[in-house]
Amino acid sequence: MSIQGAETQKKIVEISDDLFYRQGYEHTSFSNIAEVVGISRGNFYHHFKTKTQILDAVIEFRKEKTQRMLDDWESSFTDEIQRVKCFINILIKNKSKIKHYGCPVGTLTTELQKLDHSAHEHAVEIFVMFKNWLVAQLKSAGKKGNEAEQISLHLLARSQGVATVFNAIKNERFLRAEVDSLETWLDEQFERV
Amino acid sequence: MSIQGAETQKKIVEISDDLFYRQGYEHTSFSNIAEVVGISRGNFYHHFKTKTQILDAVIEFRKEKTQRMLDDWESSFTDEIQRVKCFINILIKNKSKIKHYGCPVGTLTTELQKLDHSAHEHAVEIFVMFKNWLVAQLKSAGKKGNEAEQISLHLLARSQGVATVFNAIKNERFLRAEVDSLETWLDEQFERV
DNA sequence: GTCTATATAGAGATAGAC
DNA sequence: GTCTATCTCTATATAGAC
Repeated sequence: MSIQGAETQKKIVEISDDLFYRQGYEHTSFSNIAEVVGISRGNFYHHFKTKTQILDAVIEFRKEKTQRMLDDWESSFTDEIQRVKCFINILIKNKSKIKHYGCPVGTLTTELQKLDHSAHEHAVEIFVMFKNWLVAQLKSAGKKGNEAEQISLHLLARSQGVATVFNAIKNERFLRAEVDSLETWLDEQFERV
Repeated sequence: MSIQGAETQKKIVEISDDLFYRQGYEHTSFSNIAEVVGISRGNFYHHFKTKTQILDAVIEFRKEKTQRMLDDWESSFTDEIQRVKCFINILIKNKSKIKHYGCPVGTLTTELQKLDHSAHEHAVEIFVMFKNWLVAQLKSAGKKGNEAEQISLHLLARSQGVATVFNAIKNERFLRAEVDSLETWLDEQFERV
């Protein structure tokens, strides 16, 4: 495969990633993607044979992006609690996207599950990546395995819930209050020892 | 409209309600609904002219069901905190449905928003019904307006988050732990006075 | 590697007989 | 009020020229 081919392929994945997020997977058509990429529908099939193949590539792309983000948080702070607060603060950082399109991780897994799509488990892996990273940080900060797991799942759920409700009601004061409350809650988990 | 006609119409709405929940709105076709109802696609259009009309009828149906549930909680308990705990415990009561299909309120609003569907705001009204009911209970239990609002949105978000994460990772211990933690948190909001 | 043309299936929606 | 037949559009996917 030539360099240009690889670039087109990458472009297809990046644009599909964005469109799947904003419009949903099923609602996004090949024509839709082809139009934005600037290629014909026919050419499209030279790069990906099925829509599921694009979806899998998008999920892999998201996993790579997630890993880079987690690595970035780790290199930015030595304090594990600060690192975990980076996770909490995605809600603020991605505020306007979440307001319009929700959380990319939660909305994709939910959609694929309703479609009974084979890629559902693949999408759940992104959830698990976040969870495992959070568990690692909490263990490193002194928490036992069980507690680290419980706190991590709690953080994931809180984050998902805030994203869903914010997406529905668009109340920014609610978002701020929940993020503050989450940070305070996290601090409390280490004060009580 | 004859009695039989009204019954068919009701049947269409109830079956669509279920299918939209389990498969998603867009993923559910007329043929799909007609097949389960046991009528032909053509007959279908005698009752509903567009898919959006069915969706609106389903949302109204869900609003009515929700109102009946809220009324039921109110008549079952005089203590407002017990009533609010009924809300928290839907997570347990609807455990297996949530495990497979997520929260019907959250997943529908999320989907409609991605489809940029005109019925999105209609669907958000169900969220608002829950919120207003929770606010009323909390005010009745002595909370000021602002705090009642904040606690209600927090409960909604927690509930949504648990549903989304449970749907993705299917961990029942997580679900139980979160429901317990939510109940404890609610009690604490009234102990601290 | 890109294109046009086309196959095939299913969607939402309509017309009109009974 | 229910049916069959049909229209139109768009979807995924393929074939083959350049």
